[in-house]
Amino acid sequence: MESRELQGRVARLHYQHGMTHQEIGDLLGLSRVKVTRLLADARRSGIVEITIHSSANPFADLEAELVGRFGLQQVWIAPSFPEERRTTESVGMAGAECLRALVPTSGTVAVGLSSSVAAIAAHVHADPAPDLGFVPLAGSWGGISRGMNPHEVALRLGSAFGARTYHLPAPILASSPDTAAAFRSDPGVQETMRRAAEADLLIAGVGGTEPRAGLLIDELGRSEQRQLVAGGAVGDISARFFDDAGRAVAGDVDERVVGLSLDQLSAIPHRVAVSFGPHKVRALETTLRAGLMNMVVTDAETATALVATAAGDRRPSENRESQYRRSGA
Amino acid sequence: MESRELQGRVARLHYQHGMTHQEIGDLLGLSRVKVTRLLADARRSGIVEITIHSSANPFADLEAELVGRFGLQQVWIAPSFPEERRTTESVGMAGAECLRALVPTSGTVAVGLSSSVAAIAAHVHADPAPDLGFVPLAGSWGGISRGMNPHEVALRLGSAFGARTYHLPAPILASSPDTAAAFRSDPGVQETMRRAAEADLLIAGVGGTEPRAGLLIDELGRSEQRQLVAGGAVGDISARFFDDAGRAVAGDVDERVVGLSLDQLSAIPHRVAVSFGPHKVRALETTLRAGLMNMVVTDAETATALVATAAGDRRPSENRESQYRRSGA
DNA sequence: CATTTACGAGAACGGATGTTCACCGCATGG
DNA sequence: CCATGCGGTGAACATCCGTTCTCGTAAATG
Repeated sequence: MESRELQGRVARLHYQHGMTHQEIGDLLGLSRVKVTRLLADARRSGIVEITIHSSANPFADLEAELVGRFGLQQVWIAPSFPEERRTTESVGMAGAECLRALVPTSGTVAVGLSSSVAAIAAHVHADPAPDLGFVPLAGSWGGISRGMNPHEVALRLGSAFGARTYHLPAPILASSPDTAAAFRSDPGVQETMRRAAEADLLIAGVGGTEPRAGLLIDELGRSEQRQLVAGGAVGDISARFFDDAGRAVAGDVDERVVGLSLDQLSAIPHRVAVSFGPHKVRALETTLRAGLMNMVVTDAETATALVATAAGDRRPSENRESQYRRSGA
Repeated sequence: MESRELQGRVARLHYQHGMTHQEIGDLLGLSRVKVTRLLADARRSGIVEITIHSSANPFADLEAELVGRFGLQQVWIAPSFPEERRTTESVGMAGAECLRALVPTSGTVAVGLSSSVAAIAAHVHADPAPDLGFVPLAGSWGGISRGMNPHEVALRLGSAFGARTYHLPAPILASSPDTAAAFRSDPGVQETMRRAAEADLLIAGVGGTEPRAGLLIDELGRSEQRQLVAGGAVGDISARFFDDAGRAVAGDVDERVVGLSLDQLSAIPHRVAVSFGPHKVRALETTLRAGLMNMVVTDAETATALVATAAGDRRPSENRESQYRRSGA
């Protein structure tokens, strides 16, 4: 776009010389609102980059506590907001930071189903890494809501990193165990799943089994939900449901999934759970306690709740939640 | 200071996560004003760095025009403001950018008398360059107003660049020609002046001969001023006055100066004039036309005026000034 | 040609930010 | 012991900024 030039000029006048939007508008013959928009675009597109030369971390203490309680490798915590949308954005940023730290220049990253993981792509600003690949770790053709299926997420992350993306041409949940088996026997599917199983890094969401606790659970029918809960399911990672001990929940749903099994997932060395919200706490807690995942990206409230449940075993009455929940207006 | 940590945390919450000052205050138990101040400090101290990834330059056309009209090597232009203080800051920033581009990693930079040059130091953020040296090109003990004498300016620039600074232990203007000669015979003075004469880069202000047109002119007595003007003086560079053709103005004042001569100055390969304001236009114009300096840092209004005077020779009636003067409230 | 739709622009509003001012606690010195 | 001043604090005010809403234009469509 020809406005790149203009964005740069406006950005210099504002951020370097401290001119107000109005002043810049007067100087360049633009309306103030136009200048505001140019600046917003310049920030979004990365023309304006704000770097913080400090290792300070607002949630260092919480992160350390989570690492300690669950024996994790690393934890990223974003602030919580009253509006879920803002929290999603912040968790997405934290996830982008996590990827910046963990993603190698070559190798494979497996990507699981998650609305939170989907929020990451928008915040990635990385140099192209042509030797890197993103692989969905479960099928994509399911009825999952707009743009949130593993394939699309992998695609967006891949393009954000300038990396290759692989496709798993199958529904995440087939209509029957037989259909699922048929898909699994497809050479393309097998190839992608093998690639996913050999990934260095896994990044996925964690869903719960209560209504509205995940993308997947709401897609299932009543009877399927009942069956899962009866089997002890407390959550899922990319459609693989697990019980309170982190063991796979066998049954119809599990047989219909086209994607890596829990055992396969767990064999990936670096496994990041990206998830937040009160509905997710139980599933997340199980995931971490059982070692299904060994890193987390979440928000401060969820982190506090996780610490509280873990502390519950040892220090039942302590509740530090209020420290990280912002007071209302 | 221990608040570095806090500045970093606050900066992250604001610039990365988009939290409001109020929200950050609530979260960390600080007042909103305190957060505002922490952020301002973080920006000033360079913890927060805003980079603009664009070669766009708001005044590219004006700069090109000046380069062409006067045959200069390079020009830096800052925006003009109704308040002189803001313009000074902006010109200081432009000067810092100029130095970032021109200062070598080793060698010597000669520093002349100038309030504008003094404004540069605050905006320099450079890696330490221990093999670099800053040398005042004229004496420092004069009655020049607070902190604006060459030595102090060289000192501040030197510390901003993490470089060495040299001292010229003499007044910029001695009380008599004989005293000046005595100072010049001092070995320390000779050593520093020799070093200055061999500099790679010169950065200095340009003063005028009207009242309030420079730091120096107002320090001189009435009779001295009259004598200078009678000799045809239109401006000075670090106390060396020159006439309309750029030739040194001989006389009492010139003999009392302890510092490099105009010929010596002109032998330095890279010579940057830092100066702005309507009072300075004539002196600047002469400086550039005569080739005393071959680069300029100034503001948009002054630049426009310079272009207009140069254009006057060829295109008498054109006046583009309004294009760069901001409309009032 | 008339209608619809999409897009971009600026007016207006409400919240966010930066600055000024009065105050307070603490140190220094009479 | 009280004056004096200095560094730091939050309240209040004055801009400044971002968003929403409405309007007008232009392209696409019937």
